[in-house]
Amino acid sequence: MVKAVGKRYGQVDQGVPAHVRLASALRDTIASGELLPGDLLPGDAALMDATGLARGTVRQAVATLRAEGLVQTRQGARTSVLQRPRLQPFSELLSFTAWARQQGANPGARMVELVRRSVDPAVAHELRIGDNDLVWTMVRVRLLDGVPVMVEHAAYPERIGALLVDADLEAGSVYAALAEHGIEVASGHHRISAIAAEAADAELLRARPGTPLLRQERTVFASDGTPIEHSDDRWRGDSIVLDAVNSVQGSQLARRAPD
Amino acid sequence: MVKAVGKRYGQVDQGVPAHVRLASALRDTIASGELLPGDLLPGDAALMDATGLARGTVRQAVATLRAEGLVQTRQGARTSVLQRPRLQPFSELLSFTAWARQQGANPGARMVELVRRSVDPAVAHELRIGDNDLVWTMVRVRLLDGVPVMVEHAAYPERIGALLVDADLEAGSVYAALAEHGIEVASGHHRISAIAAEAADAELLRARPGTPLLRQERTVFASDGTPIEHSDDRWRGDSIVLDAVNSVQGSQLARRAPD
DNA sequence: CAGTGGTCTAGACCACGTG
DNA sequence: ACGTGGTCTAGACCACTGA
Repeated sequence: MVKAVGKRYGQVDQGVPAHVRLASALRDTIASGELLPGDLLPGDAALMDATGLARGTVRQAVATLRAEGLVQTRQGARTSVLQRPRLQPFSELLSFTAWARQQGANPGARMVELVRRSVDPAVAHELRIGDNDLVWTMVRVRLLDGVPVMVEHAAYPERIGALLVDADLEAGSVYAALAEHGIEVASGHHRISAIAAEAADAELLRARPGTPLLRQERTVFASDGTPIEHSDDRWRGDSIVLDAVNSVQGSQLARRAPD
Repeated sequence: MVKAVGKRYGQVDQGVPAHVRLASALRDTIASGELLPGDLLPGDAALMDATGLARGTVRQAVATLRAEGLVQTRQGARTSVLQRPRLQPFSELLSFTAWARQQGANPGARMVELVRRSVDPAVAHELRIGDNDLVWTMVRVRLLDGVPVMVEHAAYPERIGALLVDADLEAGSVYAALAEHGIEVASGHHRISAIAAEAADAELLRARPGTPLLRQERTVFASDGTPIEHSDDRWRGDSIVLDAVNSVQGSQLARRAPD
């Protein structure tokens, strides 16, 4: 029974686990600038005192911040702040709509095509379906405040695509449409590279052929591990930057040679 | 004292923590193909049985795999495999030398310049030094099996650069040289974007001006949180891909608008 | 409803770092 | 030498999944 939690960290008691509340409180302390990069976080003992929580719970909260790259821990030394928090990285990385809104910009889309066709073998492999299966493929131009910034070439397994045919994909997000059918996005894999704009992409982006584009190939998985989508997004090079943090204590970014 | 560990997971007992050994054993099981994406991991209880470890320790091992994006957990449901492991992402992302070796390629470098000069204000901010301080700046062309693939523009605080002057930076890694002076790399922040090759970069890379490049701006921190290096690396677009995995349960990759 | 993972406690010993 | 974070145990209750 989690009762009154300390004066300093985490006041309200909802259904939220104590370690999540403490992590949020610490994250806020860093975000507010009260603790700057290089400063020291309170130690486990101090946090136990302040919150009344057991050490394991306190450590779980700190582990969350460490995984987010906000703090750094070393055995024997005090935990120190590495950087101010930036984004909620998950949904912003997957959903153009969520990302744009988070930027304070107005997301839009222009549908170019949405058709059912036989699947490309490479895409079939990513979606873990048969080489002779059908997929829905979609081409959309994504707009930021009305300006085209990205061309999206997406492929969906038949079962998923069928749910999208009736959705208004110029207004809303694919993921929002799928969520209405109870399909939640749980994880994504990404491959990022730089390429020159081909003629077709250039025309859709109102850029010259050969313009540098940031290419993001993406496979998105549902909660049950099933592939939902494979997409090849091509961003105008001047419209996007990817941020990554990595440390000895964990990172999701890896670099490798192209296939 | 961790004594005999179960028949199945983790045999040898060195100074390695039990949860790390169990995580490795599970990772190997996935890597070997014995467990494929979609398959179920043994439950906590089964792993406790097999290893003789307490539940907390078992859970720590599984948490490691989850943070690596290898497995997915949901309350109430069995833990399932998401993907096969790929790389050790940490050192490969920071060190060209380590990355190249890991690829089975032969890394090289051609030093263009290493000079001490006054610092650019933007770089001063990244390195957390004064606007009037001096830095060492280095330009190197990085080679993969003798072929130029990247131009590196790096800046080091005076104290760090002084350690590099006498090192052979055409043969070895900067980080290897720093490690010899007791300076260990602990974390890095990265900004990734796509740009067109400028004339100078193009010449060094033996490419045409305007060729798409993947740009990786990087700030590297030592164990004590001190910035060691700020670098602007420009890769031939056809020579590099970045891999990322993210899930609701943690990710280090975030997307944002350019400054 | 049985089994799973998620959370939490209260204690203990250890390796490491810093004064 | 002391305090720090890292590891580990043994037990408990809960929320949720899935048959």
